[in-house]
Amino acid sequence: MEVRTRIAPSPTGELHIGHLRTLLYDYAYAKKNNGKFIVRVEDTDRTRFVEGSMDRTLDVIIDYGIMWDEGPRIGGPHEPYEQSKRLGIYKKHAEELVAKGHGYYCFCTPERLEKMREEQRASGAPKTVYDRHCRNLPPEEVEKNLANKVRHVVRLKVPADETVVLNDLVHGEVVFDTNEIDDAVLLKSDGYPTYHLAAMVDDHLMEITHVLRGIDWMPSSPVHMLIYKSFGWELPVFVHLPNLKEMGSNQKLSKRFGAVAAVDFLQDGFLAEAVLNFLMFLGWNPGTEKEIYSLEEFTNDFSLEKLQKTDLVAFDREKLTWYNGYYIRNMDVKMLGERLLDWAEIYSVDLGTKDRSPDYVIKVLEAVRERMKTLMDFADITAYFFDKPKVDREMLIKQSGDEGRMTGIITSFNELLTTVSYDDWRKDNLDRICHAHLTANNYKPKEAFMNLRIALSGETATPPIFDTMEVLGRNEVLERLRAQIR
RNA sequence: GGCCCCGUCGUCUAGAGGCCUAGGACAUCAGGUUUUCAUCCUGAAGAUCGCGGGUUCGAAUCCCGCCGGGGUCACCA
Repeated sequence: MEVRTRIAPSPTGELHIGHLRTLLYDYAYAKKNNGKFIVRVEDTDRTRFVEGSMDRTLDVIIDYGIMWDEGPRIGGPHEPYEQSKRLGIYKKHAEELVAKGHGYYCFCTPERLEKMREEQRASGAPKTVYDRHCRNLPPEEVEKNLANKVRHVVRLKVPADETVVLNDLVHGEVVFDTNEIDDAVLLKSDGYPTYHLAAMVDDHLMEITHVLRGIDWMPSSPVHMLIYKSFGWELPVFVHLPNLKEMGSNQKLSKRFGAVAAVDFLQDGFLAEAVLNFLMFLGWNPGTEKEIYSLEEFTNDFSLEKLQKTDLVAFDREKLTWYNGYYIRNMDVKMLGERLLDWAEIYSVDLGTKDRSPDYVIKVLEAVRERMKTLMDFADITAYFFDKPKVDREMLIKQSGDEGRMTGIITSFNELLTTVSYDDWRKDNLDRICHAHLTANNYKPKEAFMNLRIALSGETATPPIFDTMEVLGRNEVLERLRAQIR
């Protein structure tokens, strides 16, 4: 049987990074088994709908380098893939359940429900449950209400004294007592289905074989299994994944600590492949010591058996940052340059590169990349490559003890460098010549090179001085040195 | 509170009864390379495997109890 997985985002906001982790696993499992990965839009809550969020969610999935096999924009054999366009299907199924005796119409008003819950809480009940008031309404009354178009929902008629066994692939058998299960609403009074109905009907119709989801869904899984059973359908495999939490607490991810939406990480200058690589290990590992994984390698090695059983996993932003730096350091530098420029363009980030050519940007990048943790760092550490630096004279003089000595060093290096031709202006060459000059004049390397560094960049921390000189170019270097000779 | 899930270094994790004097990675610290910063290399510290009982010649690995953490109890997903 073909493996078919799905991710079901709802257009109520931006795609959450945790949802992207689930998506990644869904995708990998489908690909690994030559199956299909489906995106389905769960837009059944009209009150929380956020304009444009679905488009942004689909865009960001693509930005992370993942494409679905069936779903919105591209369609497929089970279209439409937007639940709001499938209302008739859910209504038909809800009615089928009622006809079969597994569901019933409920005319209770929200007010009555709220009052009921309040009373239950007041009386110290262990939990609030629907009192099943409408379960045994006389058929005539139901007919009358229906004819009079009284607002109503359809509820699941949960059987008494039964046992429902969830066979979770990572957690094993989980047994639920049906006496603990509420008569969940399946069809809302506005005609829209709830998640329970819509997701199960669609999972069945779309032939989903494996449902990967957050462990927070586990408590409602008996309702889902009961729905499947009521229709007489074959159950998919359920896999509940650990949720993500913020480091140092047991709280869910929060904007207080950084990005939370998938798109925000990209915007903050994280590379998609680094984020993905980091996400892969939040609940999974290959059982080897390999931890640098491309998406392709991941889809090859991914297996459900290696999923982590724990219920909460810390989202270590420092490790994400390390991954990002690793990818920045190890990617082809031309590629990285293109990515940097594209990124700045897309997110309107001012890199301070003025109108310099991409080639120049790449040269700068090559010199500074190992100092970058995110793309965002570029502008901060490269300003002097694009603009004349502001040199702090005090700081400069301090390197040599007094102004006379400092000026002497800079003057002599200026004279020396004037003799180097444009053709010979390469770091290896500059290195050789300058070191010879150093010994010939008895200058201390540290003081001399710090003088040059500060004069050229205004900074005390830069790439190796000859790398910097090569990138800056002959004219610029000589100009900057002369600016310090007074 | 009821129900359900989970519990190995600070963090992500390896570990499926003897390979464990519990391994790797991030973070931390120290040394090395070096003209600065960073990278890189080497090393150190860091987990009595939540606790307590069993079972066994032998348990992080199996069983029981406890404790701790989390999830969930909506006409939200």
